[in-house]
Amino acid sequence: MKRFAEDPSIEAKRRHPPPQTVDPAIEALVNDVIGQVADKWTMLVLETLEEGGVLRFTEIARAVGGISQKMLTKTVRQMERDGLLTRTVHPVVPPHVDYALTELGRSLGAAFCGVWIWAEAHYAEVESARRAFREREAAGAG
Amino acid sequence: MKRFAEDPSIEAKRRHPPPQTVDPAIEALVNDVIGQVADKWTMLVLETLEEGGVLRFTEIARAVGGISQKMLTKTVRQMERDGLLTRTVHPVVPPHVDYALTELGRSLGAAFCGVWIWAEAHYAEVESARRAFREREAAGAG
DNA sequence: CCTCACGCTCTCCTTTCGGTAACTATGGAA
DNA sequence: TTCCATAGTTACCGAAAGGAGAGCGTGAGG
Repeated sequence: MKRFAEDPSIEAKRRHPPPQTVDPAIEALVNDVIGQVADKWTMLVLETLEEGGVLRFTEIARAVGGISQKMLTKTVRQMERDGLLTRTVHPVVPPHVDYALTELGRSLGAAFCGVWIWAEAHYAEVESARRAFREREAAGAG
Repeated sequence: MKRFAEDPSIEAKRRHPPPQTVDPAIEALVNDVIGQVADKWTMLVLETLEEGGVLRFTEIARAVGGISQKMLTKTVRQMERDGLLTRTVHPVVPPHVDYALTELGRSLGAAFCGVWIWAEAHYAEVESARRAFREREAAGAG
């Protein structure tokens, strides 16, 4: 691997010391958790369960919209693994499985709340920024 | 496509009406923005710039850790396009480019703050949930 | 002359994402 | 008997993510 962080010479010639407030090992773990949790489908399922309460597989699918069975299965399995939700199988026929957020999942939902609010408040700005960028690009190319 | 949301019969047999508080078109746009912005590298770069101020390419790379040049280039370009940061090229040799968050970027950083705090507070819980899940899996298989 | 620095870009490669379709089990309905 | 419903699993496929490593341009330092 030729990653930047692995070149000690760069580290050595920092002119100002890095403001290390947290343990780098902890930070790596946090970054890892962020990476796993900052997933589109995870966020969408999380929000769906937050506002829908206990839901079945197809109910989540319908509410999220545009997700395939495969990805929904994978997403809820991962969330179950991470302790964000519980999966309850009722041994009846036809199968009945329902999903509910755990306390951990609800707390993550609350944490993501700010991002939802941001997105609702600023999506128009993002779109206009993209238009402006495209125009600058076109002007630069032409 | 065989997505759940496209089957009207499922829609028809909902026993309780969906609590439609927002325009579905707006919601789709918001989901789109969420999808673009809820990216691992975007979040990491955002946090780096938030606490580092104006930084150069390699400084971001070093601070983020584990990102390849390719992905960093792509991530900052996308963030520039979305109006989250500004990219300033100084025409000197060797090249000098620096990156700074815009107001929009800072506001997104603030919104993500809750997620960072959550991750720092709960990463241990996530890890223990994973261990427990693996054990349950192993017990189920054995 | 050679080398290094920086911020890329490019190619090559593997892994993951994600969709489609077919299949599973099973009790009840037609 | 055949079909249906649910919650998947599996196989197959193309697209995209993402890493490795090389190269580029050019001025300063050796």
